[in-house]
Amino acid sequence: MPDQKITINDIARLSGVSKRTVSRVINNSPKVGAATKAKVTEVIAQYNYVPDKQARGLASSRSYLLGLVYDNPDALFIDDAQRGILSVCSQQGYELVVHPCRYKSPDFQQNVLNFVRRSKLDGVIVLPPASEVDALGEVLTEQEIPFVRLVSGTNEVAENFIMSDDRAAAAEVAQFLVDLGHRQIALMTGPDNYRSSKERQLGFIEAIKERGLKLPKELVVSGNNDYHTAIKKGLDLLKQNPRPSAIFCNNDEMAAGVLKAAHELAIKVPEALSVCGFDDNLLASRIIPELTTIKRPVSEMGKYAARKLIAKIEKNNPDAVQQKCLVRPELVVRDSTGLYSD
Amino acid sequence: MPDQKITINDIARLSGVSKRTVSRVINNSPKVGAATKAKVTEVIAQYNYVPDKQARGLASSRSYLLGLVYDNPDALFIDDAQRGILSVCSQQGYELVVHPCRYKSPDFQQNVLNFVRRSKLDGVIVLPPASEVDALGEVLTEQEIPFVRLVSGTNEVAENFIMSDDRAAAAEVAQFLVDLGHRQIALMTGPDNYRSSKERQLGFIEAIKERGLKLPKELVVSGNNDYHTAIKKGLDLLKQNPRPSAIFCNNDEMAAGVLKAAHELAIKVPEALSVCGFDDNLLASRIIPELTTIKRPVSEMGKYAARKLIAKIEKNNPDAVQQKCLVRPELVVRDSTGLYSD
DNA sequence: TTGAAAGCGCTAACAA
DNA sequence: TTGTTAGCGCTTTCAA
Repeated sequence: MPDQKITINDIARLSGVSKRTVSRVINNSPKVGAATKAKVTEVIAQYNYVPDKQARGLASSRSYLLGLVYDNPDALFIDDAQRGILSVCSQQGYELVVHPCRYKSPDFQQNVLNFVRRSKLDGVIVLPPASEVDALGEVLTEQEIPFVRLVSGTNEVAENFIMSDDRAAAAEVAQFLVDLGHRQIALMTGPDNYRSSKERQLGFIEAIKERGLKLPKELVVSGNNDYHTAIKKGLDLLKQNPRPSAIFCNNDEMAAGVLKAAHELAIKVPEALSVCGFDDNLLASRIIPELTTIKRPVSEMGKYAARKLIAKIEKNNPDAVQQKCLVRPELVVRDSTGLYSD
Repeated sequence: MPDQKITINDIARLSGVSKRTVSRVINNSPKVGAATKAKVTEVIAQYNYVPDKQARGLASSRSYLLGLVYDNPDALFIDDAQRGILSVCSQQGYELVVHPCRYKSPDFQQNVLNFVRRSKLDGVIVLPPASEVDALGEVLTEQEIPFVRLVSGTNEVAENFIMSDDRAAAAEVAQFLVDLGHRQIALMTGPDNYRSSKERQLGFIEAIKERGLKLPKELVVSGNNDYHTAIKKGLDLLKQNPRPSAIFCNNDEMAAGVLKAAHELAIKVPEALSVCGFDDNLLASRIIPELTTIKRPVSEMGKYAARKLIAKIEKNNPDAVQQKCLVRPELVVRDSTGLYSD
């Protein structure tokens, strides 16, 4: 059982140095003699001493607390990201404070600023779609609050972003469906204002056209990532004549909605219709038929974000700050897609 | 834009009182004259002053940080609980630090203790199944760390628990299935060591027997809340002759597995088989057929937990500490259950 | 490379 | 009811 009450003073006394020197050892200052350092380190270990975060924070205006800002209905995404972030945090001595919020609210930026200020957070990680609000990035930069944003894209400032190449992934879906023989391929987009929707849409459309196919207006339906809306739009789409033989949905929720619509119309999947989602949600592998979809390495992105953010905070690793972090989501083929058959 | 640097000293000076008095106002001390209090409050508001948490913490050995301890694969449950807790936290001036862990690990208690100690957390909320580890409760009590545990049960110490009457809910399922005319009703249990499994099992079996039915061994299969295992066990169960006409699963994941098994055997749900889950996961309303299940008011439980925990920490509301918090999950009838037909 | 002293912003005794 | 004086445990000037 560790003693709860030992302080830097005890360690200083016990190792026969000044408390300033102990402080240097704790903070890995290079200006400590090897012998001194060894001695102090030993005593620290022996007494299981842990520096007090509040005191450190008060003295150095740091908190060793990171904030996680999000406004995402997808609990699974958040949980994944959170776990990735935490795996890095805990080994680096940081804790994670969570903060769901409303990114569409007029006081969004102020709300996040208050959050940071309340607990003197050392920095924040922002998840999509809240991460897509550029105004927040500007405010944080202005206030010199370190931050990292997770977004869909490939060409953001390396210092502030962890990127996911959703465009390439969506292109891969297009190619996959074309290779299966589909020619009438529909797209159900996500909310217009989401970067992720735009990237996926662009990648998909581009790839379709590159392969000499067309994507007429009636095959592009605008969804909003919502299940129930997707059912309705899916029904409309599938009642068209001729109807598409494959549909790519901006997320798994909507793919589930389309599956539901197909079921209502007694259209068999994948025999008569191929459906592809995006996310690889829990849903994707539980639904019947299991969903072909795109899996983003969310937990990895969380790890990258935490590493970059900590590097920004501690300013001791410029390479990690400047390194471009771009992940490539991958296609997971399951049972909701199949060869085109007439 | 609020000024970032005003301290208690500024407020004291500006309102013409001592800093001690400002402190009293901040902490709602009763020993402040009404006029003084009004004046100070006004100045605080005017300058948008926010007391420094670290300094407060250092001086009072408090942190205004609550911890959330969990080891639960169900991200949706965690997210729900988290949102409930946060809604109370934020309005009471607390932040929430998250801590996933392994409750089966031999150093689980020590791990949680370290977590609390590292950031001087004021208290912790423990989610099931980690919350079911009594040894953790004992250690926390011993170390005088305020905590609240969320569990399935009805008769726990009110001070330390938020309870969910899973037993009654499971009994309701049994009654519901019997009322639909089912006589051969099977049960797929959860992990043996979970309180939630035990409670649900007890409630279900009791209710079945009360209605004069039997639950022979071959109709009770031991699951582990896992989807893939449930498929396998579901196949075994459904290949029996005679086979059950209804199955109650300990959670939605397993109900989804049973649905999958039924699908593989071409058994129609709900025409030839009724399936009922527990949780009301995202899954439940996305799967085809939509799942009849039990919905726990998880977010509400989170709110109760946060209120109770803060009351314990602040010791200013004994009633809230002693109040028994027992919630009753409710049956949500959807499409996976139907009248028994021969 | 090391140490002494002065705070960080707040609360907790103790007086008044 | 209010103010004065010490710290909480650490880091950061500065000097040695």
